[in-house]
Amino acid sequence: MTGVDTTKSFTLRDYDLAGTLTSGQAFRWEACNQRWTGVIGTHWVRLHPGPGSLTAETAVPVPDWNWLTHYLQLDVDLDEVTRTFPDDEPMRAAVAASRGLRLLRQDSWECLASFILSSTKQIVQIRQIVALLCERYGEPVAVAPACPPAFAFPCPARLARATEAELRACKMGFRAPYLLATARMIASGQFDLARMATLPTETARTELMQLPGVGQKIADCVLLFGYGFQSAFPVDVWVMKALRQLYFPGRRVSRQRLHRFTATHFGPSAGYAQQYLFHYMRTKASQPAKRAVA
DNA sequence: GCCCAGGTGAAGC
DNA sequence: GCTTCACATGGG
Repeated sequence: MTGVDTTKSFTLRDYDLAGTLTSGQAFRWEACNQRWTGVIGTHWVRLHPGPGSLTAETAVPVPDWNWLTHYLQLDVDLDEVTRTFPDDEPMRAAVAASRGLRLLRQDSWECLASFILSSTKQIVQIRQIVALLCERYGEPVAVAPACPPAFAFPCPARLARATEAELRACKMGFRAPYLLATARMIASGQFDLARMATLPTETARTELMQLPGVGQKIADCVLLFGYGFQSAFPVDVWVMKALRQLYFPGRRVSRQRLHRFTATHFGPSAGYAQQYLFHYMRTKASQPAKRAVA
């Protein structure tokens, strides 16, 4: 039957795949000579970016590719998004430095669990923890010939059956009881993740913060990366640094004031703007000392 | 050794 | 209300 295949090409423009997959939204993508391998739901997939195109390869034939186009948000017009950003020097610099940076739309549970594990961890370490968790508790998925085994992200019910000691053995330290308690609340039906998508942003945030280990920052990450609430604006140490250095240099401004600033200054796609600031600060910091931009 | 990492929750003012 | 601290683990 035509249309059921293991490869497909997509045309795209203004999409920095490498930057997007490594920008601290998702933690499961592996690079191997210009190609990216990952698992989306139960689909193992390998992505080959080309000029103005993207070729995707799966292990087994798939009848449709909506799971992929949705995850990568291929239908989003990036110009339309960046046009809503405030026209100020920091945003212009951040956008110029990260052409084609995108937001993914991830599974809300994987996103929630991953970010519970993210607190005061570097992205490399989050990746290690998540990899261990998937190897030990995730269902194996079919991979292309000669590829290392791959696993789905473990479902809440599976993690709910684990012990705290078992989770700590995945190197997640003090985050283990948070992840376990949250998995149990979801597996038991006490908390309904699907319902979040139907709520106003602020209500959904308040609800998510009822989960153990979830404060405002992690709730905002899940709202933005897992549900697509475009106004959610996660403020981590890097974004805080960006706000202070780029918008309030040399001034003592309270966290609360900065939060209020983020709620009004960045427009309807504030979360998207936030990702540019985050990526800008991180990539700028990893460069050899450069003269500060006025 | 030291400081820091996509923080949170509890305890102390 | 706001500030301080403990919490595991590993990178630079």
